Amino acid sequence: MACMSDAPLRLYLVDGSGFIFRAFHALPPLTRKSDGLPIGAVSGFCNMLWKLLVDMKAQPDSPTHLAVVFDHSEKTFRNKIYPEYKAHRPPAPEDLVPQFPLVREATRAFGVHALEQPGFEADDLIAAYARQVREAGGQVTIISSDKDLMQLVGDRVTMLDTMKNVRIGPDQVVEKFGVLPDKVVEVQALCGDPVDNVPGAPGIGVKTAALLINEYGDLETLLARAGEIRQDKRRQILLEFADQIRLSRQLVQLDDQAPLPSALEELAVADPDPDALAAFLQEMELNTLGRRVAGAHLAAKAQAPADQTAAAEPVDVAAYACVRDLPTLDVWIARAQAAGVIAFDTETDALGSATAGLVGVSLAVGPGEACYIPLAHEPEPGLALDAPGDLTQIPLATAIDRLRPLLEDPSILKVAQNAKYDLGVLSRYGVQVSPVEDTMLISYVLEGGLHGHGMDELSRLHLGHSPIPFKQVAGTGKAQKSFRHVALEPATAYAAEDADVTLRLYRVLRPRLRKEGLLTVYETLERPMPPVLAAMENAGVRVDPERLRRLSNDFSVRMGELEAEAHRLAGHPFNLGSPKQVGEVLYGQMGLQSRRTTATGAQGTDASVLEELAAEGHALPRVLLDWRQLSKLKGTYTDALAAAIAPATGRVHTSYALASTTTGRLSSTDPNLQNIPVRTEEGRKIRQAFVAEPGNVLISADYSQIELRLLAHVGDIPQLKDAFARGLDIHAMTASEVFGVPIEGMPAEIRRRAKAINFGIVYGISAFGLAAQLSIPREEAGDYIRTYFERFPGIRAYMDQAKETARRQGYVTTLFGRRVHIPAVQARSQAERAFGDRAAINAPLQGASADIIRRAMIRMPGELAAAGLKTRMLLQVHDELIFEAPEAEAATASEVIRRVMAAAPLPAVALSVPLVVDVRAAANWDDAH
DNA sequence: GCGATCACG
DNA sequence: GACGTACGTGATCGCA
Repeated sequence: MACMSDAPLRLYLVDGSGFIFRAFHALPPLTRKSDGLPIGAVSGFCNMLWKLLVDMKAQPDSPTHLAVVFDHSEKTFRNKIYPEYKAHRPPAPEDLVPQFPLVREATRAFGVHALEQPGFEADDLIAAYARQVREAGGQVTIISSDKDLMQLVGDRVTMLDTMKNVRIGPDQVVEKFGVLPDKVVEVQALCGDPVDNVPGAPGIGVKTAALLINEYGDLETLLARAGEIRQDKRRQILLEFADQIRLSRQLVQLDDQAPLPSALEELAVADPDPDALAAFLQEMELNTLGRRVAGAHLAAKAQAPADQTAAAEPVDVAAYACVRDLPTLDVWIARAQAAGVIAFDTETDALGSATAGLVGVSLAVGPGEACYIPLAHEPEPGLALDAPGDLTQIPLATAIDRLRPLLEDPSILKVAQNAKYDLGVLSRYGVQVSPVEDTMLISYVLEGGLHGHGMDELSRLHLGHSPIPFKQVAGTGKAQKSFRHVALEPATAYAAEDADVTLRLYRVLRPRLRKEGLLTVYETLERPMPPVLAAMENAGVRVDPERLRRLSNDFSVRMGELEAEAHRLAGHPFNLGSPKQVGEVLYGQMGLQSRRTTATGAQGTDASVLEELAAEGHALPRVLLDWRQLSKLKGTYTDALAAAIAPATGRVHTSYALASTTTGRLSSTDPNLQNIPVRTEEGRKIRQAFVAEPGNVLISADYSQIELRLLAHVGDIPQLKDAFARGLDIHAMTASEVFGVPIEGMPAEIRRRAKAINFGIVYGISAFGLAAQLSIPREEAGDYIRTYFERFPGIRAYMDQAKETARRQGYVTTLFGRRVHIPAVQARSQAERAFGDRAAINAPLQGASADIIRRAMIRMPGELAAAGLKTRMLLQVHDELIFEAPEAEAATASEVIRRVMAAAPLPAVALSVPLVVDVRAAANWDDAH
């Protein structure tokens, strides 16, 4: 990063020797594991330097220049004038000697200059650089606590003791030497320094020296007037040792004329080369620091502002064209054809692509070269009279016909941000856009888990540019208007900018896929998804509104009864939907003991708490539980689902998010069809409202225990693999191993516990979590886990390896190469790191499962069509796919589906366990599941 | 806008 | 053995 020429110069000089000796003496004798090389000082040095670099950056006045200064091993000029100087010092400890060159190497690895000069001490170099910066009007900070450097302190020079975190200015110097910095040398000359073997005047210490200097002003005056001193001994010493004192002065006086090994400009602060630094730390086997450094690098990369080349030309929204006639459109289409790679975006009048109407299309053919083609803008109702404006546009059908050849041209690449949306809209207008790339998905592959992948965020991150917010053109809240009613000028700025930014993002991000070894992941797991999901969303699923309405009524009536009962038990009315009021009734009024507090400290009233209270024989908690269940079902499902039926199709069209999870799973919104109730009898009634069209059936196909099977494969656990190969009941098998109970005639409770353990393993088990799940004491849960690890030692190894990988790289990888970044593993707090550890254990399993079902989904439409079937894929629920099939082809379709799903990992990965797929067909989802 | 709660895999 | 605790989601409600 360039530094402004007129910016003030701020130089940090690190006393390297000080760092080394502090590190060496502060740490136990650490050695490199692989060969026993002593590295305690290197380790401490690196940690201190890293901390300094981090702290430094955080400061408002962070330095512009930085260097670490070392003593050179040769004798210095001081030895020439006084051979005994530092002569009494024992040689450096044996295990420190080999570390001196390593420390210099470490300094360079951190991107910092290591300075030394034959014939001079580090302190002289520091003095010389300090002088130069001082004279240039800059500021110097010396990172050291060495008193010999205190003579340099002044207006523009301070010292900083990073270990004790104290600044040393003139006041601190006076405290130490009794004089201001400019007189320190004189005091030192008098009192000498046993550490460096500087003789000084025998019998005179700091106190007396300061007294004398303060009285006489300076050393020469003192020596000249020594005869006046009253105290006999003091007078005699000064007279007798005058030469020795002058010599001492020479020894302690730092040489600020020392030749500089590097010019000041070369010391400009620079970021280290991350690869070189990682290599050095790895070579030294300093893994903890390596992880910390790697984590910081990842974080910095994620926040890195603009790539200079991509952001080269600033975004100018006024320069975009608004295309309103055919000749102009044809010019843009010709430019697009010439470009070969374009970005495009669609504007619509609603959120869901499955129901939204097309309002306009924008194209970008180069950075800054973008246009908007309005197709269905209208005057805002009620405003037509006073602001008619000119809304001449190319008729929608005409424009589509012109654009179709371009959008379907196999030789022209169309880039979109969240392509699924645009493909979904355009396919309803008869355009099958291809080939397509998606900047959102490229970002997801590169940096999933580090940040979101929406266009605004990516633009800020990679282009350093904040696009016009949608709210700015369409308004916000109740006043928000359809894009259809946005005037052409702001619409052009907003829409064309999106295409422009998308193209720029593509140029920045796409090359990284190959460089970072993620091209295959993108091409096989991401890029094919948008058309598949767009088709599923457009298909929607039939939901029986009449059935939902009856359910809703039923729930309402029963909720009313429960509410009345609750009010009677409480003795007064209260809002059952308010956890606060529920808490007041239970814990305040009725005097029950709360057993858990929520994150904010409130007394918890969640289902597990109410269950415990109910089990103690209290009546109200049970009523609350029943009411809550119905309230949830009615509020979140029956009423909301009925409202979500699109009038145009009579079906419910969810929206799948491709880049919202950390693991590669999809998520479903508006409405969420991935959390339709199934666990309770009442809940399943909602599932029964999901039905097939007359003459059709729903087919549900789900992977059986896919994550446990992946654990068996990835962790290479022989017993698990064997059990799956033989088609055994995996939970019963686990139970017999852990509890020593034969599988035959096993009590249901034992199997239930084993099942909970198996789930827990996949989540990165903890005794606390398992205890909560099973309502057993933590100690007992701990015993189960211990036994489990003893029976399946490979699992412990898998977990340790997952954690280690995450800490080292900042991410873990699935079987199919997907990277899941887990920044939490490198957080400050222990708790957060533990969180990251569990995520690191879970992510390869959940992620591989997500990869597998993606592979199946990508192949499915082609395989169904190839089998001559009309069966359509409608929904995905993580390990389950739901299809709608004409009754007559249900059996054939089921077999195609089973085959495609079971073989989905191939040919990329041959699992060492079979994938079992359960397939069922029925008139509604509940019966099919 | 956020926390609590609860629906799913 | 410390840390707070199961992994990953989204919708709704009450309440500031």
